[in-house]
Amino acid sequence: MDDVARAARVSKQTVSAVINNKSGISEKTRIRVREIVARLDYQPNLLAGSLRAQRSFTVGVVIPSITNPFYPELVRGIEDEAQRQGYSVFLCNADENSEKEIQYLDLLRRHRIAGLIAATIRVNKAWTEALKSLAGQGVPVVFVPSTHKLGNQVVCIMADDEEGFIKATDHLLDLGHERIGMISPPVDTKKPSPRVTGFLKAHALRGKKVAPELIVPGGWHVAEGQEGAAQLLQLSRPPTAVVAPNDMAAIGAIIKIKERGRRVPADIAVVGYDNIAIAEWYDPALTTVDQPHYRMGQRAMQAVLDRLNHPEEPAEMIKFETTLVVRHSSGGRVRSSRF
Amino acid sequence: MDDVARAARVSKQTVSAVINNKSGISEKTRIRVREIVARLDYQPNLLAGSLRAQRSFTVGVVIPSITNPFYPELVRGIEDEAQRQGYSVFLCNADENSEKEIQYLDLLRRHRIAGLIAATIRVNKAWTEALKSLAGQGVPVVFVPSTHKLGNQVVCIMADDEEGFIKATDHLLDLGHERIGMISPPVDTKKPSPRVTGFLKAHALRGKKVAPELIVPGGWHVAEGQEGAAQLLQLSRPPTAVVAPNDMAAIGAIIKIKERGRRVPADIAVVGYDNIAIAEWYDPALTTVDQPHYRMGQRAMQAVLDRLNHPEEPAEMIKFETTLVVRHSSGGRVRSSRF
DNA sequence: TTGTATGCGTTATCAC
DNA sequence: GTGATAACGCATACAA
Repeated sequence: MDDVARAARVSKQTVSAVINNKSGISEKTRIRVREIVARLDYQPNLLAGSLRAQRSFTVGVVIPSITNPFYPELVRGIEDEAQRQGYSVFLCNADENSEKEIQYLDLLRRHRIAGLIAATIRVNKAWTEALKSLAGQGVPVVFVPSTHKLGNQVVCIMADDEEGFIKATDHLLDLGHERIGMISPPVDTKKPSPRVTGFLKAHALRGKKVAPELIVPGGWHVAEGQEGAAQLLQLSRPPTAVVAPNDMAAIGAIIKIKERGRRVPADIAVVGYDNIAIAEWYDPALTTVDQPHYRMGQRAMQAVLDRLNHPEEPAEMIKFETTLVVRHSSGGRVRSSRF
Repeated sequence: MDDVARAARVSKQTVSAVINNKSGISEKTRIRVREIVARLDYQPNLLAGSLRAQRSFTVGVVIPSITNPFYPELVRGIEDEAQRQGYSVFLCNADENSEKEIQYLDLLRRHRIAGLIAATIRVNKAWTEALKSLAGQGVPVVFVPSTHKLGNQVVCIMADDEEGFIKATDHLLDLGHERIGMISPPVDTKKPSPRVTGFLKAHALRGKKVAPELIVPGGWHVAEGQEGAAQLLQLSRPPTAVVAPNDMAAIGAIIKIKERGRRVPADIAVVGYDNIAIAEWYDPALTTVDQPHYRMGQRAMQAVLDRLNHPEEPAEMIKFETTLVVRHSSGGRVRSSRF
């Protein structure tokens, strides 16, 4: 900066003012300084700036997996909104490792980020505490996609999963299925997942009961979808339709069903959740429930800024609607035929 | 830090020494300080530390797309290696936008990162200059996956694409295909892609010529695979096999071929490139050429540290071998039958 | 083994 | 409008 100031025959403070578009600098000086900055290819040191100004324009984002396509799509929403607002994103991939999540949370804190958007594979004590602690220090914290509320300092953004699974299950019930299996999310010792309660509720609303053997343990990955489907297929009376906890698991289920010589959807219908990109391209194309990832990401970033500007207001909880997307894997009516 | 020092009844410098594991502190003091640090939940300010020490333990990574699964798998290799070495990763997704790439390059520079690992959709002047400029300033820069050499200050890491496409094409020739179509990568005005030259070389090595209409323009996305396949299918003599520039495009090709009522691989065989995760799960499972993403990522991070420790040595060029992975889409012999 | 002073590259608060 | 000066939180050299 000194070099620039000297070359432009002004003081450091003037250079700083020009760079930060402050008022009180003559147009002539402004232009000259900008010219020198460009010529010398001067890049201001953000570390020094943030240190002095006691604020940064970087928000931290922690996601559990960069490999599950759900998160990249969320991140795009965050990034686009961040850029629009002049912020940049420090993205951290915890690789489905709770320890790494905490490490990254600490790292971001040491980086004095302006705000945090965090997702997790498993809500545990350490993670909850870390988030609340940050929020308590006045750093805007957003939990997305949230499974539940987290005090009144942490903004929670979630899709209405229960409603989403009611839609998915209703779709299959409407198609006449009587025995529908469900592969559940990873079993949480605490309360039941809204994905499972949605599945049950859809049945209950029609006065139907779900045989307990029709709900099998699963997870978010293809392999767990395969295992879940295998378990459902070896029932004495296998279901004629399967609801998966997400699209990855749905793909696993389809693989296993085909492997066992059954057809999808002719013999067994499958419905996923999330509507990741590959859902449209898979064969059969996945019937699924769209979670508005991109918009959720955008909203998360907006929430960070909202809290930055209004730190006193209690953190809100934002719930997004989901949409059933009927394609081929459910055998339902489809909007456009492909194969 | 002052708070900690006061609570531990020592000076700031002692606290600093304890945190950075410097020698010259009594075990007793060390333990006491650590205790206070934990109790006060003190997180050192990395901005201040890096500013003072004139070096940081953060490396920047710029990728063109977070949605194309190839990059996430590369990033995992980078991250794992970084963590092992005590570094953290500032990940930036340029979203296939050349302008954003430059913006992120500048941002990382302002952040005074310890090193840079960059990928790009399109090598253009601005990008090349930005990389060289950074490298010229002594910042370790790694270009991965590289399309070509970039001066002797920038480390280049690449898979042997030409060799890879020879393998893919050989595989189809071995299966007896006489007319093989190729969907090319995005057409670069400069030199031809090694992916195309590999395709041609495989033919030439057997004394075969490729009819010009068999090479159609394409790109990295599903949609471009669909378009490419459509163009090949409407030839008066369509090919019996198709080589795609990557797995995403291969999936697009398969979708289009099925849409036109042909079967894969019975009527038309398809081979992809990259071996992204979905290749294994798609139906038909993709025959493809494995690029060792993870290892390439690891190596990239190692290269950053190598250059950090030996700035004088000229930047190396590292080429990785590829592996043909035979699955179902090519109709070749397969290792394990699934459906 | 510990304390004190200086400076890293900025921004902010003053006078001029 | 502009120029000096302090301070941000830490690491380092040096003195004690």
